Amino acid sequence: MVKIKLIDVAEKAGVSKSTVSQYLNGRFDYMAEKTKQRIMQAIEELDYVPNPIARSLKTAKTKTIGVIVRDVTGSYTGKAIRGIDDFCKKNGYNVLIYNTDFDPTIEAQSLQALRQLNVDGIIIASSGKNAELICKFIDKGLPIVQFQLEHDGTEKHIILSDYRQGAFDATDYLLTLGHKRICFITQHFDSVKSRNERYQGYLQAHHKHGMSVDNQLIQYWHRETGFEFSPTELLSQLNPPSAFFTQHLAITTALLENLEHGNITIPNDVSVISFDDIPMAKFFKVPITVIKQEPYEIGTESASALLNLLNEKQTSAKKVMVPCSLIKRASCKAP
Amino acid sequence: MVKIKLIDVAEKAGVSKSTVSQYLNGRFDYMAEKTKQRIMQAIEELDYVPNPIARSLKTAKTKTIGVIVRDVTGSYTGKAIRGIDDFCKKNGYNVLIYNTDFDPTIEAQSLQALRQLNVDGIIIASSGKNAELICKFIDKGLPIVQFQLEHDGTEKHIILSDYRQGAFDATDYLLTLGHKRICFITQHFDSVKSRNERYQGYLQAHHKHGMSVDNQLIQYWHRETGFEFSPTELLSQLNPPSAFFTQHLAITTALLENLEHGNITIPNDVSVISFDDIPMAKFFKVPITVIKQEPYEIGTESASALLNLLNEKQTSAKKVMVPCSLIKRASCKAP
DNA sequence: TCGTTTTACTAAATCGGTTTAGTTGATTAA
DNA sequence: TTAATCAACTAAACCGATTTAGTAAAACGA
Repeated sequence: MVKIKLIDVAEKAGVSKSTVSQYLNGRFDYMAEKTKQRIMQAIEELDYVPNPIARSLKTAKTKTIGVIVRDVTGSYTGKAIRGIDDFCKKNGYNVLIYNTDFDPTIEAQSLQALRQLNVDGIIIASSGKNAELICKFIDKGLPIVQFQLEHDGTEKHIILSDYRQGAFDATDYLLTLGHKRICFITQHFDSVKSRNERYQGYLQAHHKHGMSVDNQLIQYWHRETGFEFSPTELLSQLNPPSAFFTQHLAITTALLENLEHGNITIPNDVSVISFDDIPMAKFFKVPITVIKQEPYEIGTESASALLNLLNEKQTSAKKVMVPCSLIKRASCKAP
Repeated sequence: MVKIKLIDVAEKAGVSKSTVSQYLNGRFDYMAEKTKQRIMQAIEELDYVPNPIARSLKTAKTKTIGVIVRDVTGSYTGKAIRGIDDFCKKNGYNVLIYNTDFDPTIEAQSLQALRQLNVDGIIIASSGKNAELICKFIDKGLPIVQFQLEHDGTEKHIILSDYRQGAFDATDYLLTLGHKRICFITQHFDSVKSRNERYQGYLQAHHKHGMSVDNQLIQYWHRETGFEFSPTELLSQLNPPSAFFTQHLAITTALLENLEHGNITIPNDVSVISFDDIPMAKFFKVPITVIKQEPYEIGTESASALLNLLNEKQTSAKKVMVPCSLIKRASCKAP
């Protein structure tokens, strides 16, 4: 199999390489109609397709973007990736995915690797631990869009759920049902603004109902070490919460396991509401009420933002917030 | 920011480009120790990284493989992709993913696209509708490994679950529990050998128990149009099955919905066993007993097979079957 | 001692495109 | 009528590596 190259097309059409190249790149400013036709026909007959690598070498554009996530396997991440990919493919870009497994060191390595591969841009759900590196790359002219997680708030381009609104809606719903003590289970805020935003939504809903928040109700969960408290025990203490509000799927899963072991029934003993929708929730013993995010849309928006940056249609800082929606299922009832 | 290139290293080290290139490619046959040291130091000091695009242009290798799947979002596919990716990254390869959404036309386009991108090889969970194209590519020297789905059996390199064993174990389990009539719900076999293999496992288990199979018990489900029969109604007819054995997650989901609407309780009214594990199954009203596959391992095996082909460590046809395992949960009981 | 190897390197071609700086002949403006 | 402009191309440099063919000096063999 001999690969057809540009020079073959040029010879067949009886023109120079340059002219074929002009044709390929749509620069018809000074091209005779019949020349255009001849080149078109030659390309057709030879079934010619330009070699993207040769093109990339000269143009220093790869038509490839990099995506850094924690784990493609996740339900949110999978859909976000799908959104990114669909949008990119539609626009002639390819996508390289790097998984960090929540490790900031791997995240840094991935950033370096992608830059060395000369990707045109990067979309990242960053840990926040590599802010300097990200800034350095942006300064060096590598466009970067973030999503899913906001940190110190200096991110220029970022797409995420309206966490505050989502948390507000969830809390408001529980308070309206009559709950007075809602346990907010989160990871430590550290510098993650998105976590704090959810907390603000939780607070605001309380304010709307003229209530203040007992700090005892803010409880923590760690990705490595699990809960810093025992949900089951909390329920048997003085002034127990009547509802749990978990801040993402991993926490929800852990909570449900914990409650099951403690023989606590939802929603009779306690109501549960979760950030993040749950796959196949409808078949659950108790289908969980959730705040659903739109990861696919967040993905397409992120890709759209990045491609705009690449084509310099947009350079000013842009933050897109995608609304969340409350999906009422059976896990919440009046206390 | 000036990108350091090979010539900068060469100048700094006081040698020619060729020598640096030899160094980079580990050809030290006739290289003085001190030259080696000088180049090493120059690379170190300049923080030089070779440009993979320039390299690819000359070597006609991209260190990139393509993966064609139906949908990354799926639970099996997501994990398989993760396995492929982990193995590839570990060996210096990047992965490009193409989703077909079960459309053979898009599958063909993806194959073409990947070839035009000069990927070194392709891993595909093929629909079977593009066998000729796949063969053409293999003949032209593009290594292709298949996984997940086997078709006419001519696939040279393929990695998949031991479907026959899995289906045998499931059926054997139900028969041992005392079930006499097990409804086997599948997609139409068409040319998909993997579906037939499951059926063979189902048959073999019956033979082991000295039983023959009533063809009425083989029922079909379509991805677009759903069931060709009504599971609920089937149960109210003469000689109803006492168990359903669904051949993948999408069928299981559809079945559970159908049974729920019909107010049929599992496992009292009917037992259910499913191919494919179910995410968060433990929280189900009735946790479903399943035949679990090992998609991550299938992914790593596929990637391993492909990289072996690329490095010509292996050329003879290779078929790897990964065992499935029965996970007993609450959805099956004696009839 | 002189020719042959071997060692340690380098010049230049190459991969397949893009891009810049011309070139040529026809048209237009003065 | 002649210089200037324009239309329609092309030659050659270039992107940043790899690779082939070749060279000079040192080592070796007879």
